[in-house]
Amino acid sequence: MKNVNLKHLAEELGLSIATVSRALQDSHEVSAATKERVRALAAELRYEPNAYASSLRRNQSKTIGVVIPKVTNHFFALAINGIEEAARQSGYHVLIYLTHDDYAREAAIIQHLKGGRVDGILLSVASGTEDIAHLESLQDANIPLVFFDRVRTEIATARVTTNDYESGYRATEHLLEAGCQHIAHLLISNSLSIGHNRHQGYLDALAAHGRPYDPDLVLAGTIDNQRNVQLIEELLRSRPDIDGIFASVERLAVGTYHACQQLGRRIPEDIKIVGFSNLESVSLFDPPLTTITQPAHDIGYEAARILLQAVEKKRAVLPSQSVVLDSELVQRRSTATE
Amino acid sequence: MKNVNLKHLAEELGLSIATVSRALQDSHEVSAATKERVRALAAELRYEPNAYASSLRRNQSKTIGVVIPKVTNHFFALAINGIEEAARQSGYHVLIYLTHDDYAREAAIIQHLKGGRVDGILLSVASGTEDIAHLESLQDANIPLVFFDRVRTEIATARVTTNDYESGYRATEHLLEAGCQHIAHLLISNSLSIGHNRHQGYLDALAAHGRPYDPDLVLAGTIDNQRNVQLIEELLRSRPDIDGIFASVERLAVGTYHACQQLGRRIPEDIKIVGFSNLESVSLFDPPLTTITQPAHDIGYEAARILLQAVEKKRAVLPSQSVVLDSELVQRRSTATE
DNA sequence: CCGGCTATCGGAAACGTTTACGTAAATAAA
DNA sequence: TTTATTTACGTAAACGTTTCCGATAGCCGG
Repeated sequence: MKNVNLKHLAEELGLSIATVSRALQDSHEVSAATKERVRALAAELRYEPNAYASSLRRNQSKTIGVVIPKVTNHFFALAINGIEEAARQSGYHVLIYLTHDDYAREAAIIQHLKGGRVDGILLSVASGTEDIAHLESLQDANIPLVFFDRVRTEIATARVTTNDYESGYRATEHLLEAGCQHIAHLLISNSLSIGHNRHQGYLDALAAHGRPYDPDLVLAGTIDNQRNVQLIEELLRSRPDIDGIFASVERLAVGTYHACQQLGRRIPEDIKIVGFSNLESVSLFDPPLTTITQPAHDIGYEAARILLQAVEKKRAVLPSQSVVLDSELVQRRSTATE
Repeated sequence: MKNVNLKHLAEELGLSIATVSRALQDSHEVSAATKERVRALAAELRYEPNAYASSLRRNQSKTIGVVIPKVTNHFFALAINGIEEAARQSGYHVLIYLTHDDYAREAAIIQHLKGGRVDGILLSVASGTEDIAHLESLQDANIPLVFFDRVRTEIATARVTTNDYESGYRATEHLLEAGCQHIAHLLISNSLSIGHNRHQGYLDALAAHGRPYDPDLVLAGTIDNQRNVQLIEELLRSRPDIDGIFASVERLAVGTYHACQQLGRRIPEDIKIVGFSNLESVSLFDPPLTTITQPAHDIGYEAARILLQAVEKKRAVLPSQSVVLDSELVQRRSTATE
């Protein structure tokens, strides 16, 4: 069975292609009776408009591109959930691209998307990204861009994040209040906005409580989780005075648990831990992990909503703005005081 | 800066559109010198072909659609990873659609995709899906379909799954060997292939070890996780003789942990648990969870590869075949014997 | 010198829509 | 009555590619 198209319907109905097209779009230029006839036949033959012909003609694809480092990070999985929800509500489709935190891949993806395959882009930048020329050129191509979670403030556009600074501050303060004297901070690339902001919160919380800042207690993680556990073990061994750890990303919190298991450190008696995480099952950890939990779904939903608004209004470059959704500190046993 | 297209390049170079197009496709019909000139200008002007014009003309979109129940299930996140990898290697794009286990949504998505937006579809069917007419009609629309994980054998096409039956058998046997006398099975919809197969493994393992089958020990979970925990609690309360639980899906394993916490049942002393799960962090659970771990990434990768092969060869309907990748039982403390 | 071949290019149709424009009839305004 | 205006439809151009036909020129064998 060949695809049924407008020409098909038009011939069958004795109408012109134009009229059929208009009827299906509920145009006021076609009589109610004709509309009904057209709709009936379209339904009967299961007519589906060719998305590409439509996109080509209208110069819009009803599709947004989502470019993220990885989908196995639960934060991004939840965010995609929110994005898909917003997109579906507006009748948009979602293309997914993974950068695997590789700059070259991110640049290639963005470059390709300038071909017009998407009407807008949601991006969480790769940790390896330094140069942002590929992002700047999006403005020229008339493709709106909205950052979420991992942003670059050099580009003037909308950004949706959580309150990274305050969360870093709160996490550190929480450890201080629990009696920790030497608090380490495990983070990913400091060039990343989230790493930087959370770290600043860590620093300011220490200062506010009159604690010295010790650069040796800051560890930048790698892509490789195995390696991270090694690095954490080394850190804990070389600095046995560490009694608190703020892991600003989920895998580093998990890595810390493993390292502590290896070294026989007890949580929370010897070391207290608070980590960013969106896994529901952290409450089943041994011990349950105190977390900074991000509103991941809402971040995705909100970012998509802002992008879609811009797309619908054909505003290629949207005003520089920051939308901040608050994370929540959920206290569990990994930071219990007794 | 307006979009640069073939016409632009052609005018600038004093060539025809046809020649420029052919040059960029490395056709043998254009001289090496001209190819070089064209490529140089294209690179300089950052020419990106319009994907929609190309798709319309060639009648292929270089895009595959992935239709899954949810992305927050870690299995699917890993599978997407594999799918994206295979797609990228072949120069394909990935559209994601979530059904949220809702039949109506699945049907609507499939119907829409028949418009030609994708060259092929990877599907893991929703638990609510009974009727499969929408899937059968895909064959008419010339769109190849490959199932992964949650399959429907009524449709003759390729299926990529894990060895659900054997895994159910192994899990149950493992509990029996650990000394469990009354083993409950928690599953999702029995109409689903995976639920059915895993359950059959459970039944056969019981029979093979001369244990009676007690229907009261089988619990079908719901979409709502809160409710599931309630149901599990009720089950454990009404049948205090239960000393082993086989959870054939991750959330039910997690739900069981929560229920046991509520009821003060000790794992593994009072109840031993084995569950399907792909979370790396189950090793941090209290106690670490014995799991059946699926090769989720490989399942996605393999399914995508099979689909892409069919797409490239323009084989709309592919031969009925089952590819089975083995899961692995990873023994941890939740089924320890002492 | 002629016919056939190859190499290299251009013209134009086609993919299926959308839409600017035109037109005929019907209706309203004068 | 005549003249606008509205209603309902058709014609055809356009979106940017790809590709089917040529067409021209050069070359070679006969």
